[in-house]
Amino acid sequence: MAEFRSDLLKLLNERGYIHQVTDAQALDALAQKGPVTGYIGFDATAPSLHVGSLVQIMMLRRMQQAGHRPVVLMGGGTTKVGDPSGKDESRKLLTDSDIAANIAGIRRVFERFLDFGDGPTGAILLDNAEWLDGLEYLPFLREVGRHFTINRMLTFDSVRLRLDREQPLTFLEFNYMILQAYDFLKLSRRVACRLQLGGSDQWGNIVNGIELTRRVDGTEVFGLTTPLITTATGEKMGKTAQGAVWLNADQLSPYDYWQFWRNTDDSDVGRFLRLFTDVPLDKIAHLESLPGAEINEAKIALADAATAMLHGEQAARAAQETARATFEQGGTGEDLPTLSVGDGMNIAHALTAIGFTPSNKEAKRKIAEGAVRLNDDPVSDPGLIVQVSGDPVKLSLGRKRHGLLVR
RNA sequence: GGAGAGGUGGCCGAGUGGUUAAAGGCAGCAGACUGUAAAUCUGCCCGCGCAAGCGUACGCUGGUUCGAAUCCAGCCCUCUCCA
Repeated sequence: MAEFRSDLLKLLNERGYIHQVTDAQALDALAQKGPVTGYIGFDATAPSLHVGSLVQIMMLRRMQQAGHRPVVLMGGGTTKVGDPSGKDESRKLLTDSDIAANIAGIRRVFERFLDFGDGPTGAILLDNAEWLDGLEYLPFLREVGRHFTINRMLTFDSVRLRLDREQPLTFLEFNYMILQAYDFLKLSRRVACRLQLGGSDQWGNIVNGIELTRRVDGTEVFGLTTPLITTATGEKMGKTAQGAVWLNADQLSPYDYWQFWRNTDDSDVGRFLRLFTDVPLDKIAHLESLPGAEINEAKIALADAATAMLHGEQAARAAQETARATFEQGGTGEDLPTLSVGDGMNIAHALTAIGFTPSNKEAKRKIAEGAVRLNDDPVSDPGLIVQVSGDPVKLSLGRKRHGLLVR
């Protein structure tokens, strides 16, 4: 990797965001001259983003930190088409109102990470439905379509992998890359956007946008992708027992978010601290070098910083307090999930209601396995009715999941 | 439009009339060991029910049969080749 001179590329490089860059030298030079506008597109397929998108979000934040302008492009239009990258099957088509609702949910997250002020580095949020919805087919084909050869499109991974595996690829999805390329052209015109960032699976789409912009307008724009962030065990990050690690608090509590980071693999801690927090590099170097069990300090620092960034200092502190009380002192903390059992509730039903098990059946299995405890006493009777009269009762499943039962 | 192949549980994939809630693998959960880590070993892994039991499930609909993921018919979808 070459030596970078601009603050932007230096920052991205030393924190581990760079996988590929189109013309690193020229981009480096551009970033030294003044604020560069760069964007990332986000699909609106769910009402919240999850940690899988966090690297991208953080990259926009880094841009702003390095004195540049980040653009969040919501894919209100492209979501109607569906990105085939990395998927074997078309996803189901969402309705306009689904998409609008999803965008509304996602938007809130960005306000935590970016400053949407008016200055030269103030973030902007746009929706590509604005220019895609009203497209006219023939004019579009003549302006944009003529710059794409099928020959070339067939060589892109997103298409080729699907074909190689003999999986269907509809014409609708086939058009996704053209629309994304068109986004880049549009953004370069509207907000003088010169850079598109994205995950490594977006390389093909990004390159298309760069070429289109050069051919149509003669403007030089750039692309930069992040490595695919996997855990040390090779898994895509972001899945837990309960499912995806959502960023919106109403889909995943700050406490659970904190726990997610707290449970990071030893060997991932340094990398994650660099990517997902603003902790200074020298401090990270110290944290990740902690030997043996002391590495847990680094995990706590990671959980604190990541949670504070998304949910605020106070939520992070509360999560940490609860974790310490629960795990280190064997007690309980206020932030634990809480369930009211009224006059009494079957233990298995309680486990399911509080979200520890997906079904009563599973709850009973766990009881049989000896994994369930009430105030740290193992429960063996699957028909037990739990009653709470005075203090809350701690309900635990396994070593990690704890909750409070109240009346 | 024609010929061939195919559509099985979150994913991959076996199964061609009955002991099949469906082999095996992956992922996941729990137990042991630990440090709320990894690795390893063990158990679990459709739902409802305290249980007996019941309900769903092998693309869809109908049929044959005591009995069907397995056989038959029609339909839908995908892939390959041909026009």
